[in-house]
Amino acid sequence: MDSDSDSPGQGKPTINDIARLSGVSKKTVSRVINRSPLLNAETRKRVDDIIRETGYVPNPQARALALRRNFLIGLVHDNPNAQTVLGVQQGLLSVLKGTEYELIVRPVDRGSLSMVDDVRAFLERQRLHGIVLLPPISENDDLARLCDSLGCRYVRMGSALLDVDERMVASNDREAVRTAVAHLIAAGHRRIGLIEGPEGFRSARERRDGFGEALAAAGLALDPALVTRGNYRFESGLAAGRQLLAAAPRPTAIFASNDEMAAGALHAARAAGLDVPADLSIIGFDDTAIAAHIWPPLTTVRWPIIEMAKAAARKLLAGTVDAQTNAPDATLFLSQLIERASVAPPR
Amino acid sequence: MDSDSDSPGQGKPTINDIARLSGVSKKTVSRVINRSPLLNAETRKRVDDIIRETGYVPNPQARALALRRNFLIGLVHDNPNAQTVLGVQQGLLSVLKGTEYELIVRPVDRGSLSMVDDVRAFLERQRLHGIVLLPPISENDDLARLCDSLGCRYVRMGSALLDVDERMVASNDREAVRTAVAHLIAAGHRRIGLIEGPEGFRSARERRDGFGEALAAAGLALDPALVTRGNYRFESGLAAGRQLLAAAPRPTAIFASNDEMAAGALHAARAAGLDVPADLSIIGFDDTAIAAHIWPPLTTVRWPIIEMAKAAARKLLAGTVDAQTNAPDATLFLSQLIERASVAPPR
DNA sequence: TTGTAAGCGTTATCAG
DNA sequence: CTGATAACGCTTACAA
Repeated sequence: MDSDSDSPGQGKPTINDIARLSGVSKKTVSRVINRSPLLNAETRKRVDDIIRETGYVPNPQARALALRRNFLIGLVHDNPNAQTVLGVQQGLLSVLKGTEYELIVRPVDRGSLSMVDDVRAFLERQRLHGIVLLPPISENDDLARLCDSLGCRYVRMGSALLDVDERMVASNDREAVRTAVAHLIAAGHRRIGLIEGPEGFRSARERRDGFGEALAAAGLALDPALVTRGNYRFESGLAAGRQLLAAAPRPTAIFASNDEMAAGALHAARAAGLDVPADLSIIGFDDTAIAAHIWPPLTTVRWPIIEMAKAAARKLLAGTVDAQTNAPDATLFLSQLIERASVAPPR
Repeated sequence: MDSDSDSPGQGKPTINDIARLSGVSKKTVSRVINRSPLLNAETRKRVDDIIRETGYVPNPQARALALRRNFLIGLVHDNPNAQTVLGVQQGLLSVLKGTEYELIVRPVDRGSLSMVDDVRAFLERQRLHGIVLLPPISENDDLARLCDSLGCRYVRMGSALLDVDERMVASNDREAVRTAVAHLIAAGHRRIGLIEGPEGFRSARERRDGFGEALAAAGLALDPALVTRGNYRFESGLAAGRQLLAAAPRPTAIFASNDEMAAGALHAARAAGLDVPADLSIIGFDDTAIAAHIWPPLTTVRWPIIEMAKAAARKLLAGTVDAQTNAPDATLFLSQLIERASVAPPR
């Protein structure tokens, strides 16, 4: 008995039902589904109509098996900032919505020696259509090569151009920080503390470099006593803030490499009885939710995270039936300073 | 030519390779993979050894097709609180890690009339192993019935017992709020404002009821002028805070139904030149990141969101090869008051 | 431009 | 307890 001669009407329609109903072979139906160019317009219409009537939807599992490729987009990351991850998810999902692709989330441990192997196992098993890599692991070239060798598309998000346009979405952190710190200098600050991001993060380096460039441009020396390092988390910002405020003379302003650490520094200031911004100006980076929600509202640098994630998703979908446009997406995205209430002239 | 006689050694090993190498049929290998109880121990060991040697991993796509069921857990939600969603993801992923299951994230629009149909289409297409439903849509019984009719397992997370144990993970919001507000009363507050959550949220109702019960238990009347409603977002908390502070006489304390709104109320107080907690005490709910990061650190109610998500994931995995234990997971989780610095006696 | 046959890698059925 | 054979629903050769 032929496996294709299933009785119709029960359960969801399959490609066989459509083929029978429209009087063509299932391969032809397959061609319609996949927008094959070599198809008689009439045939296509006939099949398309039946598909619409029946509400037929191709079975993704069967397609995945035959194509050796799943209709899934992976978000693989080891990002310490929850808000960032969430923003990226939001952007990706907004593009994936309405397509046949779904989002699968895969955190990894960048500290682990087996990280690359873990990702390899994941990719080999799931055969995703493509993945989005978040910083800091997006900076790992081994991972990019791995994807390549496995035939898995990828887009890296990062704070510098690390790859070709089709595989990269970047922000200009360095320039953005330069602007932010120049803003502090313009307000009259001369002793400005820096809370760096963790070692090994490209974004940390870019932001630190931007800080240095701004000082240099103003002819200011970088005082080593005013430079501390955090790990992008609140607690580290708190510790770094305490340390900076212990310097003599005290800095009149602090640039923290992300908002969470800025919030930590703000806590340190409050705990020390200091008023922000009267006694201490603070600028953060990211413009995550917390920036606007703490008091005083934090002046910070906003990078268009959701837009960047959307671009990443579109790049992954480029060339597929679900591509929403033919125009290539931007690769470099500009950040901007969001002025709120945490900056004032030094007294 | 038999499709099973592929030449070995190229590409990833398949079930056929394992069958050939261990001298059994592929069905037997399948039985080993699926922990079939009716298997000769020797046979099993032999096959298991080969599997380990070759590093064979069953192909999820093929399994999905044959089983008509994917090895995926879905997180379907329309939750307005980013931190909550993230916490849930974290909990789910920590349980899924090391299993053969992956997490797929699916936001839906609870306002849309087609919401249930959208979820139906999603479930029919993806054939997930199971899904986790977050509030407020977890309160929707139609959705639960839908899952049932589609043979998709589910676990609902919520603030009240809405389903049987195997399908429910709940917190005791009402009691927790009662405790929190009693704490305010014990500190000497008599005029306490309430910022309710949005209509239609069970959690909003539970928390409001807990508030009312605490007042009643202390013999205090509920002044309608001291009750406002927000939508669980910061801005709504800001507006609600302004409104409450305009009441005469002013409340000396506010309970906000979540942290974001509490942060908004805090902003309103600062903007009005009030000191927190000296002039106004505030308690929030959730203990999301912002609670500890704003100034003053917010006294709030912590519900064990990550633990609850873990329990949800384990309930979904119960009975599978990946079940990590036989003991059933708890259904009701207790919240606790986290005392920080936003509460003081009224002056 | 369309159809036929043979997979994709697994599990279910049912007989031994 | 084990194995042959037929699905699962789709796509890729290769013909026609």
